[in-house]
Amino acid sequence: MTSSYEIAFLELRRKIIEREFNRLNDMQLKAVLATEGPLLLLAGAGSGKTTVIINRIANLIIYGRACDSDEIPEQIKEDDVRFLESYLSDPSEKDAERAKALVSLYPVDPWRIIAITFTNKAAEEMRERLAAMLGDSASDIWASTFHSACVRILRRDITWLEGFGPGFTIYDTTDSLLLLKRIIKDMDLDEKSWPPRSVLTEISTAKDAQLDSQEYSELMSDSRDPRKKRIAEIYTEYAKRLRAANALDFDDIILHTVRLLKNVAEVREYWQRRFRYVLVDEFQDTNRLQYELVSLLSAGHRNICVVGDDDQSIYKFRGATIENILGFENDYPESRVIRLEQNYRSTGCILEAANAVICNNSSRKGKELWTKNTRGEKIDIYRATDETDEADYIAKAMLAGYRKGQKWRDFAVLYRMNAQSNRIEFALKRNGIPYRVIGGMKFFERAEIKDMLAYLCVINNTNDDLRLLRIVNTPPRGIGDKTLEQVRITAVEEESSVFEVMRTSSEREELRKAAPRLMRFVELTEHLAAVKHLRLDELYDVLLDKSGYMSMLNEKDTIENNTRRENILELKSNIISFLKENGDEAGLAQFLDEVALYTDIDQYDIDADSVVLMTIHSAKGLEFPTVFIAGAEEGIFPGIRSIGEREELEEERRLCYVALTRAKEKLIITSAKQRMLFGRTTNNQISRFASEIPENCVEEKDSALHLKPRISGGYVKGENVRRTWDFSDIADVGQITDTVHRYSKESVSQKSNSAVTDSNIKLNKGDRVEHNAFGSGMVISVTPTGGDALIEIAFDKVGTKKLMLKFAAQYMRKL
DNA sequence: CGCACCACAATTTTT
DNA sequence: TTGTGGTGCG
Repeated sequence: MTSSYEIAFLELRRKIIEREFNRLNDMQLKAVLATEGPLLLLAGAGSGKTTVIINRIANLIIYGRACDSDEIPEQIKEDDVRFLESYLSDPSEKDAERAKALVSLYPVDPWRIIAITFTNKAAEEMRERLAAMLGDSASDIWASTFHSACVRILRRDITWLEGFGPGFTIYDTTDSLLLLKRIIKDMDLDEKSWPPRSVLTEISTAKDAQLDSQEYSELMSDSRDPRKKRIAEIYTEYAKRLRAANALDFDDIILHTVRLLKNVAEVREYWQRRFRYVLVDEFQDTNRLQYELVSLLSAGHRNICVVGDDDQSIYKFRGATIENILGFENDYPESRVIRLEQNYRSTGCILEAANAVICNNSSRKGKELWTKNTRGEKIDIYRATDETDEADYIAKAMLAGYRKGQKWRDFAVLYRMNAQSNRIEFALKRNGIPYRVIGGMKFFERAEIKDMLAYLCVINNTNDDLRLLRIVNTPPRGIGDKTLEQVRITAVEEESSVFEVMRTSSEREELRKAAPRLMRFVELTEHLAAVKHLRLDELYDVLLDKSGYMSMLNEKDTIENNTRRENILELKSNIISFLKENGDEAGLAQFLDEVALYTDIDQYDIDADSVVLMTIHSAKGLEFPTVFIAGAEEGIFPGIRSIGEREELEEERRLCYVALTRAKEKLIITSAKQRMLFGRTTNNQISRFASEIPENCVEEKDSALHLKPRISGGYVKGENVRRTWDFSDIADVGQITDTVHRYSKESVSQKSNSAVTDSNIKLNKGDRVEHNAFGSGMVISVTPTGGDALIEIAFDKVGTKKLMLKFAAQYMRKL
């Protein structure tokens, strides 16, 4: 029988802990305190789910399961209850420690918590916020991506898998494709009928179903589809070569971990005992394999918390399955479900639109966002005549906003396909609006970076045929294709590595001629491998020198070689910051791990003041005051492939939901009546998604509004400003309205006129210029184009840009 | 071996 | 329309 002071204790305990999290709303608090057992957290867009995850972890570490249990520590006496009572009514600094000690119940060691996300960026954000909240102890929490968590597990346990050692290398998608290409060629198959890309997808699907090459082959052996049989052969060879190179592709990282956990009791018990609490973010993006991993990791204590939003599942095409969310409650019948539906991000109008659109989907958990924010402005829907008009409208609207005090970084343009960005870029360029396109060439995809990393991989693991073949003749060492072909064939025949064949080339008749050159490369590699324990940046210097790569770049003084040199030095600064973070003794292998899994080094930099252009997919998780959704047309968004397919169409609609909910204050949806795409002109209807937005949320704009003569009036007239730009809920309202009011008609037209007339700068190839947005750079080409000129400038910081002289001139001066 | 030219295809993308 | 990748020539 529980005595009255015990009941009082439980109540006090809860109240004291709840007070710690008083900044959360009721649902958020509930989610933070529900620590035990499986928990499904359905967190709508902008509902503060990361905050919940962070606070939940903090609660675990500080108070353990105190709020989710009736257990009372034996040593609690009536005295203590009285103490807590007075502490609750009058908390004092000096009592805090004693109170904490009395209230907490089995606080969790940080290293017993694993929080898994999808992207490095999200993982990093989580680590930062945990560190800010918890200090040093936060560093022991495993806050990482699926892949890096698995790599950590595999580094310890992969030796249980035959053929693999802890020094394994990771193949990225390009590596995998290259390897498949070779295999397809070696099997005398035609690349056209066996596109490496789709073969890889097929293999990936097999791995998602946890089928290794043998199981897949068995399954396909009585398939009527001869194609599948052949793919099984390719898969088998692919797996064989990966194993020979001690390499894992991205899917293997997860698959092998799952297999170890399933098949090796020692491994399973170790990790299941270790992780008392498992949290998974973006659960709607997990595939079956990842779900299996998470289930296995959490099976020891069954404390699994998954956070996701079924309405934001947009990665079906890469294996994510919404069933994971929809089926969670079946797999964990004892699970609790908490919905976070209060949105802190967007205006009421935007949310109403988003809710209205998404409720046209049938397979969903059901959830409706609401907010205490003001209703805000209506959503502008603009129907352009063509894509140029659309792009102009966007640029003009940005200029109008900028003049009213918005920063460039407040704007984002979202579109369905990357191909749409060109026209918009062009319009922004013409109007001198600084912008960045997310999703272009990645730093680590540049040839010179891949080369340097390939060298490092080979130094690390000479069996890495793929990377070795990449750099064996870069810079040129007189080792031609036919020689390499011969070496490769020999290596495959002898089931040995390319390096091994090269090392013994002088004893081989068929390689006699090339042997001296091959041996020189072998010596280079061995020399480098011998010094691989140097501090990493020193090793890198030696590599640049001895490989001859630097001298190759120094031979010709071209812009291109210059950028390459800069990139190579940029990689060095990456190495140095890696050493800073992980200590000077951090090794090559560790660095390569990090690099292999960390692809977005040119990350999205929030500090730069420029407009951002990206696909809706890459906008997930981000937010902007003003969002443009371009190309809202049937055939584009929803895409032509999804029309008529119910499931596909629902995924597109979720994508639309994601796009809408990125906006905090203002949404502008544009479409074009006529659009040139892939060289064809099409006439597209306005997107059904736009029509699904309730009329009372919408203001339809027509082209007259943005035509030059009316632009100043249309956007800047006082009344219009106040009605369409309600910033009353925004923190720095003073600043914004201030600028808005000072803005006059004159300055608008003045500015737009000057763009045309003030282009009296004469630029020649080789001139150095200073641009307001891009910094300093050199003109590398000037192409006259009827009354204007297209200039190409290699900027020191931001790379090469093409600009129209007349429009760019006002933002630029000659040095 | 490097460069120039032509054919071809083209949602979305993280690790 | 644009970018890429493969082939063929100098």
